[in-house]
Amino acid sequence: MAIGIKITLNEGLYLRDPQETALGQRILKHSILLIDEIGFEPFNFKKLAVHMNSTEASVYRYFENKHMLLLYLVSWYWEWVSYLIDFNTMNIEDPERRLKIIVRTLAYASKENPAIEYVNESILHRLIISEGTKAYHTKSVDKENREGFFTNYKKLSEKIAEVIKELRPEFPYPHTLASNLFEMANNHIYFAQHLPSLTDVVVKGEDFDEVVTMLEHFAFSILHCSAVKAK
Amino acid sequence: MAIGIKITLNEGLYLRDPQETALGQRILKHSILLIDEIGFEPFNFKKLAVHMNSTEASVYRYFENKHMLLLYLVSWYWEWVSYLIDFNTMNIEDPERRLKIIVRTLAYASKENPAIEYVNESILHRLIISEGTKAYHTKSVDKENREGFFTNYKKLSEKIAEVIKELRPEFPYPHTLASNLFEMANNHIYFAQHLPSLTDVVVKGEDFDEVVTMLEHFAFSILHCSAVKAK
DNA sequence: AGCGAAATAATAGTAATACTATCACAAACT
DNA sequence: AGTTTGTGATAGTATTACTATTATTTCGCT
Repeated sequence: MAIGIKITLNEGLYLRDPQETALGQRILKHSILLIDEIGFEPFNFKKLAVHMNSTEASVYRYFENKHMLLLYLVSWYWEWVSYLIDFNTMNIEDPERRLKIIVRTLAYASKENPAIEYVNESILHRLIISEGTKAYHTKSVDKENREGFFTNYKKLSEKIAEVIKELRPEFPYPHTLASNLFEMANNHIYFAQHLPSLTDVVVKGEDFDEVVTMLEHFAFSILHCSAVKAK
Repeated sequence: MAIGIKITLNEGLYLRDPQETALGQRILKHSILLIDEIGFEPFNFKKLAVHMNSTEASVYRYFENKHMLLLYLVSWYWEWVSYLIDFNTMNIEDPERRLKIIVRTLAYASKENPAIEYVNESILHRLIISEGTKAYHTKSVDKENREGFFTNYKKLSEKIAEVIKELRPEFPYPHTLASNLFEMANNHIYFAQHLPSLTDVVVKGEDFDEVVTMLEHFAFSILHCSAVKAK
């Protein structure tokens, strides 16, 4: 059990480091709860302040605006998943087993070791599934990318891609498959819950086993048969 | 060349049918241009009215709010791609060739037959890539789904899934693969343009051939080797 | 225990946003 | 010619996205 780990994030994401102070930690905690509850568009710093019994001005001292707060939460999640993958694949040599553990971690990030009191990983996972991609689908993506705000996603993707390369060095799309496994995990949980005709997997409550099976099927079909060229 | 086709969409998407009037068509045209230019979050009906030389109140007579307008545009796109797939696969029997045509259509929807003067399909495609998923990542998704606002996506997904089923009747994930091909096409064009380390494909300008090759590789690897179970 | 610095709370204010309402006018239909 | 319908013009309101100022509390240090 990893108690007291600190997730290290790009300093440009925040004005004052929220992990350093009690108020900052309350901002993280309550923003996760409130965005999950009402959705990102209706969410604002006034509502957050009321929810956490503080003031709007105080929240603005930590984050420039709600977009930066979302980017912070998403980065936190990317880094958290990276940490979980390291932790769960430690001492495992076989890249096939490692990839299976990775896939399971992507689907079940929420159920792991809640190590940090001010972040409810289960709710954060739900939030990432619903709102995560809004963090990089903006007009400012290139500028923010230059400032390193997506480093955590890139590192996570690279970590997965390394295992794929180890498994199949000649596979031409390791990064594509890596990011797609992450996106697919989130997408198909969402589809199963809200637009079930867009998927074949069924999730009941917190049981994402069918998502894991499906991701494994996709990943290993592609990797084991990548030599088969279409036509 | 299909001149004057009319895209049929759920009536709940709009207050007044924008395809029916000159003003409505100008709303569609200018909203595509303006959202593409400034992004969806900063976009609003006041700016649209100025851009198209009309008034805010007039725009509000056509759409309840900007979310519904986005949903309309996205639905239009889904329907447009469905139409293109029908058109392009007409008289083609071989399901493998059909799937290849579908994949190419997903990546190159923009370059096809611009049949409707008030919709710039190329710009709309770019808009869908950047903003498309915001149409269903909202708290109102279940309610809107019940009202049939995502029917066009479901129909498109089902159309692709049918071809997959024909090709491999025993494949357990036809809808998953179908929606994933659509999402992947958009995602990896976006990644190639903005976050290239999350993909392996390269796009230069309007040349999405590498995306097509990648999607074919994924689709046919999975379908040709779906019997290979991991472990 | 007492002082200064820093963080937070309280309050207020501004510009922009997301609408709604009203009325006037023009075209189009009857 | 009169009525309906669509659009434009204008105005107004509540909420949002901030910024600024001052008061109060907490914290670190001697």
